[in-house]
Amino acid sequence: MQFSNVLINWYLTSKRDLPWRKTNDPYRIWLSEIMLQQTRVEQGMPYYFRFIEAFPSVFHLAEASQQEVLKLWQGLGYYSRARNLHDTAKYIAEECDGIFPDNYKELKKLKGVGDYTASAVASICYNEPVAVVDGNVYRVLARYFGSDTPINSSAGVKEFKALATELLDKENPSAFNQALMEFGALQCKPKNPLCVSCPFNNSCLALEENRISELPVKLKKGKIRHRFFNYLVFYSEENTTLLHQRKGKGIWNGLYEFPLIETEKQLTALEFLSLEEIKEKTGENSSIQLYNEKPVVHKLSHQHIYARFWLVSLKKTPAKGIPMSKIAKYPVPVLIQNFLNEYEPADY
DNA sequence: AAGGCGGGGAG
DNA sequence: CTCCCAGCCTT
Repeated sequence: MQFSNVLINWYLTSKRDLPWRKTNDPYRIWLSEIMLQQTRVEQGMPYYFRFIEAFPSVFHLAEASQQEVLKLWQGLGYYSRARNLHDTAKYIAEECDGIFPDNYKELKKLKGVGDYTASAVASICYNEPVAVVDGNVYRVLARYFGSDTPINSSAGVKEFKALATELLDKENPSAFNQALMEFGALQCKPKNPLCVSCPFNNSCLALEENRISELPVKLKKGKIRHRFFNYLVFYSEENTTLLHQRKGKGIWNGLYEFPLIETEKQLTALEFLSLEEIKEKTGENSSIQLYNEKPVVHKLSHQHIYARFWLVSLKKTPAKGIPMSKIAKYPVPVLIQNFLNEYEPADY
C-alpha cells in the first residue's frame, strides 16, 4: 500500500465533520484557512460561523468597515490577519468581480496568503497538486522519516516541503492534504500520539528508533518582553469615556484601548500620580483612583503585560468623549474586554 | 535568517 | 510552567 492510500483511508473513517469541508466555495475555504493560521480548529470555528453569517459572500465582507471586521475578529488574535482579509476581500470584489484566483501562483500574491494558504486553497478548491506544509505536516513527516532538521529553519522549510511534494497524491491533492493535516491533529499529536493504533506504526522511523518524543525539532524563540501598562479610564458625569486607536507596527494595531501610559517598571501610586504626563491628560478638576492594586497579567506569546487601570472622574465631558454605551462597537484587545466585563456591570 | 504578532488549551 | 496551534510579514 502506498502512503497516500493508507493515509486517505484513515482520513475517510476518522475525519471530523467540519463546516468548511461541506463546500468548495473559495471564499469560504480562504476565510477558514486565514482563520486557522496558528489557530486551533476549536478556537476558530465559532468565528467562522459568525463571519459566514455576517458576510455570506466576499462582497458582503468587502462592503463592511474595517472596524466591523476587527470587531468580529476580536479575541482571535493576530489582527493583521483581519486587516489583510478585509483588504483582500475589497480587492477581489472590486478588481476581480468577486472571482478568486484559481491557482497557487496567483493566490499567493494576495495579502495575507503565504505558501501554506495558497497551497491549501489551490488544492482544496481547484485540485491543483501543491502540497501543504503546516504544523501538523511538519510533525508527521519529521517523525515518519525520522528527520531532526529544525522545522523552523530555512533548511527545514525546504526539506519538508520537498518531502510533502514527493508524497503528495497528485490525483487527489485535496483529500491528501487535508488528510495529512487531520492525521497530525488527531493521531500524530504533539504529546501522547496514538502510535499503538497508528496505520503507519510498522514504517514510522521515529517510532522504530524510539524518538517520537524528540521529534520534530524546533529552534527556540527569543525571550519575552515585560511591559507595564497604565490605562486611564476616564468617566464624566454624562457617562462618557475616552478610547484611543493603536497605530503602527506593535501589538493590537487597529484596536482601541483606554489612553495608555506605559512605564519602564511597576510604579507606586505616588510615583504614578507625579508623572507630568498624567497631569496633562487629566487636567485640573479630576480625581484619580487605582482600580486594581494587583496588575492584571496578560500573556502574549512574546510579551507579558502587567496592566493597571486608573479611574479618572471628570467634571465635564472631554472633547471626543465616547458614551460608555457605545464602547461595545469598538474592537478592543482581550485585556480591555476583560476589564469592561468586570467593570461595566458594577457601575451601571 | 531572525523577530514580531494573540490568545487559548493541553499536559 | 512549557509547548503549540490548517503562518505571514518585515527587516
